[in-house]
Amino acid sequence: MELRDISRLLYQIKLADQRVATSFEKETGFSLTRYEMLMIVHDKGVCPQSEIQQTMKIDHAAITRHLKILEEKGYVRRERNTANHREVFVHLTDEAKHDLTSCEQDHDRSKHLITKVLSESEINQLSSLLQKLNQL
Amino acid sequence: MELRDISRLLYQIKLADQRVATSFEKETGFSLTRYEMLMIVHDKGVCPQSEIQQTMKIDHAAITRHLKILEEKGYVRRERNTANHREVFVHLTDEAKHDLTSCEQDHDRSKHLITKVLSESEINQLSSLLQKLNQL
DNA sequence: GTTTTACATTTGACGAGTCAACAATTGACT
DNA sequence: AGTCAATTGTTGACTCGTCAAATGTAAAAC
Repeated sequence: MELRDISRLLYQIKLADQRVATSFEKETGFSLTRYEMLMIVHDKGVCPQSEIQQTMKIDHAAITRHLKILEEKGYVRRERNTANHREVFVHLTDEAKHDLTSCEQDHDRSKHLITKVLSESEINQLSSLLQKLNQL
Repeated sequence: MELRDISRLLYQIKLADQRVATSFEKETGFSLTRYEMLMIVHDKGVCPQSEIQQTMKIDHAAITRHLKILEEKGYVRRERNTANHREVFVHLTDEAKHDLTSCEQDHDRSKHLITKVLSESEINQLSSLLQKLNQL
């Protein structure tokens, strides 16, 4: 395995990431990262930013900035934890819940692009390979 | 296939990209994109920027800026094509060739991180899956 | 032989991530 | 108490990508 081959492979990952993220955004109207963020908050109900950060494995600073934007759009509300003023609790607004479910429904009708190039089993393969990569 | 699952998968790709790109840079001292760029110029010998752009599938502007940096580092030289003054021809300097080969040799001794988490056949699987994704 | 039109590159403004420095708060140790 | 360290979040400076507008050149149309 030459360095050249590795570089080609990793560059393919980069390209795939870019394509896939922009096509997700076009289809759903949500940026991939912010959609993921909203869904995490949705699943956890109410949680401090640090928990989102650990789950998403993204920089603190990025979290702060995305949440600021989501707050401006009226998708989340943030309040200091009264029991620990260092923490900021985040939770979804009703508007967010509404928009997210309607987005899901829209999506059910028009299958996502990815299913046009990958079969179910290929998707599972890809997922498990990525999981291994993310152990690095 | 729910939208939620798709978002998780695509986010995994994003994370993998980030990890892998930074670890490549740490190991080799070259940014992944610029390494790829140098290797492409190496393979083609001398070529206009537009050719690099098509091969790498990256924005024109990014090409210009990377090449400016590589030029400052003394890794490439750029000259207008005298037969077509719109084009800029790019070619590697000897310094670049030297540094690249010594980088390859360093790498041969210490196997790349990726080979620690993926087998040869898994790498091939991954590559072909990504190829399909990049057809989007 | 001008005048469009197309092409190659550059530049500026922006989005999304990183890291590092900072502030505020909490908790622990004497 | 009172200091010192760790935690949480914010901000600023930077990188790397995008898009869109601007520049300069070549080719095509009339």
